[in-house]
Amino acid sequence: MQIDPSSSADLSVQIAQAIKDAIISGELIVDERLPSEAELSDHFQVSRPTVREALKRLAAQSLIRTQRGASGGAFVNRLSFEDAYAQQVTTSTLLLSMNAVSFDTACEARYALERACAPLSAVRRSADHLATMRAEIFRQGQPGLTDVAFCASDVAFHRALVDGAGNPVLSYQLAGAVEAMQPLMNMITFTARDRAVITGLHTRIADSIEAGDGGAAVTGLQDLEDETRNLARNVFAARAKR
Amino acid sequence: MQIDPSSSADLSVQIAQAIKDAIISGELIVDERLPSEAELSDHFQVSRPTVREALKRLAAQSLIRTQRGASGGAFVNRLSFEDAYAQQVTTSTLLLSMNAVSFDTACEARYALERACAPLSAVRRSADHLATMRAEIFRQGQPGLTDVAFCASDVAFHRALVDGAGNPVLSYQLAGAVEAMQPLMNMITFTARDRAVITGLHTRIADSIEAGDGGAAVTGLQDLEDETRNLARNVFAARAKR
DNA sequence: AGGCTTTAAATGTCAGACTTTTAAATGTCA
DNA sequence: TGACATTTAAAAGTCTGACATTTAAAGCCT
Repeated sequence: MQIDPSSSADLSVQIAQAIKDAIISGELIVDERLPSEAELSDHFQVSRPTVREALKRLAAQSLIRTQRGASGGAFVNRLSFEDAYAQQVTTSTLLLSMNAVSFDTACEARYALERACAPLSAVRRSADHLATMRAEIFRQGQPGLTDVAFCASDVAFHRALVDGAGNPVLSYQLAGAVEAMQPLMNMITFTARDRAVITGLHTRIADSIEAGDGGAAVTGLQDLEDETRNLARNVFAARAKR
Repeated sequence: MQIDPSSSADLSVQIAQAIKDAIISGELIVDERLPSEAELSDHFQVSRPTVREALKRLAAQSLIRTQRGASGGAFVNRLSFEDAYAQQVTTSTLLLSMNAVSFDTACEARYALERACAPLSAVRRSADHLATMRAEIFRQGQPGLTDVAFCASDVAFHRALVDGAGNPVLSYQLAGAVEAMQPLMNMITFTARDRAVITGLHTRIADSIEAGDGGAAVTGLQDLEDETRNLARNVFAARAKR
């Protein structure tokens, strides 16, 4: 672990990078304890606050965790799927909101990715995944449900569909695409008729998954995408006229 | 922007969260300048180093950027697709390496997602994307290419395929899946025959994309996935026997 | 042996000073 | 008047040294 004294970059950036490289290269392994802040400041010939800033940068990325007290310190963190999932959702949400990504673009991406999961989910889904899908469909039919709650249930339904594929990497990758859409979806107001159509498509998809028919699930998702985009188009058109 | 004095969490974590919330909620908008470190430390009633640690946490997530000098300070950063892309690749790479994700799992996820892009790419790809794919195929046929270079070219080929879909959200989401596979792919040694088979499949896929035949591209990708997984299985089996 | 107390190591926080960078204000000269 | 050089001040970056808090382990007592 070395830094380049001739570099013009901030010291805390350089130190963070050096430690990060050490982790990626395997020089530091999971759960290994890093040298104490005092030792690091000595090693890199910088002050402790500078080292601390570097460590905070890494902590923000869940690359390390810190523990206080005797035999405490900074430890290389095993990046869990949950951590990665959370980061993915935050990043995707900000990306969509800050770059004025159109509803169509986000929607297209989301459904394209979901269709990739459907065939796997049709073969592998557990009874539990299917039960979750059915339960969310039931909830979506309840009267008095707010639009926000309807969207949340929609996300839960699709989450179960994706998780049914039994591939944690896929689930993680899809997290952003599905959850980041929620703020966009929340801009839509659903009439009772809209909800009935969507719930009907959800039922069709769930039936296909239950029957192990991936192809049918894919076409169901395609129809759902068309329906969703139509809905959004109408809502936005009506809003623009007003 | 307020913090809870009764909370037991580290102050720098609380402050970072408060600012992050302000950004997500839109209270702070893109390119807006945050108060100076001195003002923030005054506002939150903490010392400047503590404020700085909070800011470094946010900078590590590309939520803010800092500028030195007069009229400098911390500014809300527009999270670009490039930033998000880079974060995505790092996270995915670490996730795969730290959690001992099997080659099969990662490979399945990657190709499932790529197949989702193929139909869109067949319709929308520009001449430029197609040219890149052809160029990478040519490179892959060059004798004397190292395995690492071959893998890098493979990634570039698939990157062009994905980008051809013309959906930046999709490209961003796929970045992790495709690039994070590279370290795993690098563990494989490719015989001349292996390379010929892969390059042949690449050609088939490029032809399908050029012809606008998404279905053929999907089956091409399916065959490529099968081929890749076979290859990996053999390599790992041979290695285990040794 | 078991539980309590002490201790020391480590992170968390603070205060204040100094350095470096940078843009804007100011001044100077043609 | 305008272009260029100089000064100035604001802000982040860095350093030093100190104190507070947490926590595990060592030591002690019963």
